Amino acid sequence: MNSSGSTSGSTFYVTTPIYYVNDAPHIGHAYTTVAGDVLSRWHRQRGEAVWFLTGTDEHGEKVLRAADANGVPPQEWADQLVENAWKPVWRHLEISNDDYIRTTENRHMTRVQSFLQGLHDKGEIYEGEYEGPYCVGCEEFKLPGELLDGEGEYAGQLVCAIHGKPVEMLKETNWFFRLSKYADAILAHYAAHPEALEPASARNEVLQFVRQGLQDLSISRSSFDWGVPVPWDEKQVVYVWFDALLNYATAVGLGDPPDSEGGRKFATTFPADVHLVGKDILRFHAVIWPAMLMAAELPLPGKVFAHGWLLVGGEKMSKSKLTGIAPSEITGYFGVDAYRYYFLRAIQFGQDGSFSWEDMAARYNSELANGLGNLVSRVTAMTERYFHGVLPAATDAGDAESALASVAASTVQAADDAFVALDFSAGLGAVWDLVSALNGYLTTQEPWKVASRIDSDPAARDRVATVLATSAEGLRVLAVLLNPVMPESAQQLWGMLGARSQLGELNGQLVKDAARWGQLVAGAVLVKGESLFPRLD
RNA sequence: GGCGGUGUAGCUCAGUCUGGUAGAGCAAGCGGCUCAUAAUCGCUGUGUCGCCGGUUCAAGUCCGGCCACCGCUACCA
Repeated sequence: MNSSGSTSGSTFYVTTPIYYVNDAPHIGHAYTTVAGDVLSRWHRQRGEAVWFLTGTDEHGEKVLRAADANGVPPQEWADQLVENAWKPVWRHLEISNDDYIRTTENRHMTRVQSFLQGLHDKGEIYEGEYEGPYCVGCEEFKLPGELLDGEGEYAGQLVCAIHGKPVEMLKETNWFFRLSKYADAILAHYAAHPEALEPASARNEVLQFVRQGLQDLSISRSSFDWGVPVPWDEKQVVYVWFDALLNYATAVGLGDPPDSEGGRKFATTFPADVHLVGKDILRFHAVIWPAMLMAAELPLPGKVFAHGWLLVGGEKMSKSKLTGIAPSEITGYFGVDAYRYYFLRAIQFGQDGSFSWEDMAARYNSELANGLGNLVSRVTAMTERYFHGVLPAATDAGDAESALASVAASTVQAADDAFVALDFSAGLGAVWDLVSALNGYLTTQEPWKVASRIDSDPAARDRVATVLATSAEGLRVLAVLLNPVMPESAQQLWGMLGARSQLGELNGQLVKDAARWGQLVAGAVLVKGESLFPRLD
């Protein structure tokens, strides 16, 4: 990694998993996507070229069945879900993805096929037999974890959890990827690049698993046909995970000629700097995906980061049970920005965390309404009252003012370090240190007292002017630092400060310049406007 | 069973790698202030750091054992 954090080329490339199109988007999906969005926006705010990818996984037997059950072709089924369920949620949450990959897109399928053909040509893929427990009722192979011990007449046998009937061991001729030969290389990779798999707890789990040795992976299926056809064996389709993982490469031009548009995109973008994943799919990303890339002699991702589960009422949100909460249920009450803020602030990224309405309401009121929102009100209201909304000059700056400038500088540094390290909670904590410092500064300086002499005493006028100009300058820094997390509110604040006409667009303010004091100059027109975060009682 | 994680103030958690008189935020109480969104600022924490034992001058922090809860244990996303 270079100093800008990018693994290669010039683009900082962030991905979310591609979500299974059949799922209803819930706060678990949104957690990952919002984190990716904030990370992407943060790096953009650093002036870096960023590419942020999300999308949907649309192949596999379950999509086919759901489509059949609804009496529509699977492609139409997927189209509806993408347009009516997935994309609207991301628009609603202000997700700034640069692309949206669907595994049913031609650009994806053709590139998967040529990738697979390449591995086949290199001898990385061979024909073999997959043997596993098969349920005739379900017409599918089962996983050991899906089976139950039989009772009664089936005692001693394993039975299908759905049908309660014994499963039979069935063989299927499949194509296999030589995953096993990459175990040592994967271990060596993570030994040399521990930062490529975080947090450490996730890395330990994966390393322990790989040390036990890896089996080759069956990467095709012949029992159904909703998938990418294996190019040299049209009776089989590619195993959904093999298909899905490749989205990170196909979306940016995998395999295109170097002088083509896709080839140039690939060269400047791939591999990903950060793959964000839930810990349920860690193994696929931390083991199978790197092995696939090694087999194809492609560079490995800079980082796979496994975040924790969102627990609701102490329980993991389930994809099959109906415990998933839709983001709109929460944003409808707290707003989109508070939603984006809450999950990143309240939960240590990488650990499990609980969502509760009570906790969210408490944080909203104390941190957003009382802390930040009220601070903005104080500064804008006093500027309107004492200076008719026109920002005065800080002509009387002394120790208190330089102390504040230095808090701002350390805040910017701490926040940048934390966000780049994906420690969103610590990053926001650092930003709130500045919020507190500003509230404390106002209380200590008591400009409302000094203001009583403002018309008769030029020194008093200078003091009040200095306090308000300094506070406004602090708010400018906050607007920049909060823009990646709460873009709507930050824009609103930028507008209230009258900063746009002086400093240009908020998106153009670089993190590294944010702490430079005195950028807002006298004459900016401040407007009190609507409360940023009205108290909720 | 094996592997991994978690267990610290009423609540949410930091601190454990690099042992040295127990921390933050929230909530609560008291005081200040009144510009502001009944907001803000200051002060107030005697908690068996899950349990037992060991090492050490000294252990939340290292070692051994145990308990509770959670996750993973491979080809469903």
